[in-house]
Amino acid sequence: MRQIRLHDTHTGALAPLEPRDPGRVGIYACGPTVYNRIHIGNARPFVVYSLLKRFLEHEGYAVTLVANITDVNDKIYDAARPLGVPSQELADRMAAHYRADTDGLGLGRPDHEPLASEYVDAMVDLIGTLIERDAAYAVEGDVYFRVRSDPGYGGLSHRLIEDMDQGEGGDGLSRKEDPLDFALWKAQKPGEDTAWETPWGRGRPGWHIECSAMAEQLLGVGFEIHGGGNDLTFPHHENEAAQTRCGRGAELARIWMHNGMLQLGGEKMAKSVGNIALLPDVLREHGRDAVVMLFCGGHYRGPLQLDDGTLADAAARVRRVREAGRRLTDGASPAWSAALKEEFFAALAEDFNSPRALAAVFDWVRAANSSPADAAVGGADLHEMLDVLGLANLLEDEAGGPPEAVVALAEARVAARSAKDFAESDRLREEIAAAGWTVRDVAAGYELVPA
RNA sequence: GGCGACGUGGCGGAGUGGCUACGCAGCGGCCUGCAAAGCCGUGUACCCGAGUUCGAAUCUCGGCGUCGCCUCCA
Repeated sequence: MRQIRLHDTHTGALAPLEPRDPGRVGIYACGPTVYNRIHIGNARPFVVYSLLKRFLEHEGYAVTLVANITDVNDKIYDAARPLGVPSQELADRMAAHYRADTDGLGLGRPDHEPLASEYVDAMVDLIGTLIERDAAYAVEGDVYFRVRSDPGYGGLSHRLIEDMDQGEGGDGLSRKEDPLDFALWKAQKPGEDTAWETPWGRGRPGWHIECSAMAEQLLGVGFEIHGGGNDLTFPHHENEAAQTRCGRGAELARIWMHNGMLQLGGEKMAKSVGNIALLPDVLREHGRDAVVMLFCGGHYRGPLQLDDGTLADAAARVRRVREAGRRLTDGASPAWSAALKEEFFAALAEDFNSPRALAAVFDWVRAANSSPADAAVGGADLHEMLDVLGLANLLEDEAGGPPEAVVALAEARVAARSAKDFAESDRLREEIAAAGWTVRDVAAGYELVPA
């Protein structure tokens, strides 16, 4: 098995992937809080971890990908209230949108998509243990995590407790022993319509404990990869790590991966900046191929420019691959392919360097295009590479050939050309174009491709 | 202010102490009746300053700039 290395936020270095159980890899990727439609920025982790799973499977691992859906959260209450609908109803509706929108990416579903509301028992259990171990305390129906009880706290995000801004504010401040402490459980407040009974009162879970509990339930403590956007490193992942460390006496995950933010106009895409683009809108305008190609074009850890220009670039790359695919035959690839295929997978093995892998794809395309016209080039290797990136469909024939009428026009054009009636030939080409097709003159006669 | 990341050719975006990233766009050529697609060629790219080195865009230090996070708020 090829050695795979991934960047671990905790150590700040590349770490070899060494599964807890040989041959098996668990990935937990923090998903969205469903209080509105997701924007294209939210799609990046979905794509990154879906593709990482494909790569690991290609390398022979049995992979379980868990991407949670946070459906109990302050933001949901805040969004539901003005709409006059129960918060759970809003969450359900937005979760359905989320599934439909991400389905549009054509990358399948994660193996598990747990809803926080369905794992409250596990959260209550973990909180109970934390209280028993003096890592947490209940106050007036709230439960807080005692940050200073965890010597490892701050390690993931490389922050010193002493450096942390002793921020004011927060209505829980007066009940906390220490301003650093964060909520594991929150007593139900007026206007909050979802709550569960617990030994310390009626209420609902804090955000961080949700992920600790769901990840543990589905993957067990000490699984391989925990991922999410780099804006979640602190406090969310720091707190998640602390909860499991103190409650279970073991690290939740071996490697903490963080993907970079999408940039729109040089800034993080966020509602507060007013620069959001909804995922379904982008998919409709540019197509899922372009979106996936764009995401693959930048390293997952870095920021990535997303705008009409970069999407158009990505669409052009898609066309180039698809164009090359038209000339390929089924079956094994030529000898020259092996080295490029190796480059491709080696790039992914080294911190999932998809842009470098993509460079190998385009080198492959150029080699194939350069092959003598009479030499059939088998597309098997290219298909294998693109499949890992979720782009194998580029090699498949577009649905449906040209309509009869267009074929007739093309035939008429052949006749016109052989009669050297180029005016008529050009007129027919325009007519074909108006019908949505491009006619090309090739050695064998002509070729019709969708415009 | 603190912590972290980053500043690469027109644009996007990799990478390495000395050797072509890749793609898009542009320019020249081949092919074509003309195109399209493809192929070939082409751009004195690495924020600024100093240092280390035979040699740095790649290492070190300083500066400037950008981005993310800074605790119930992705």
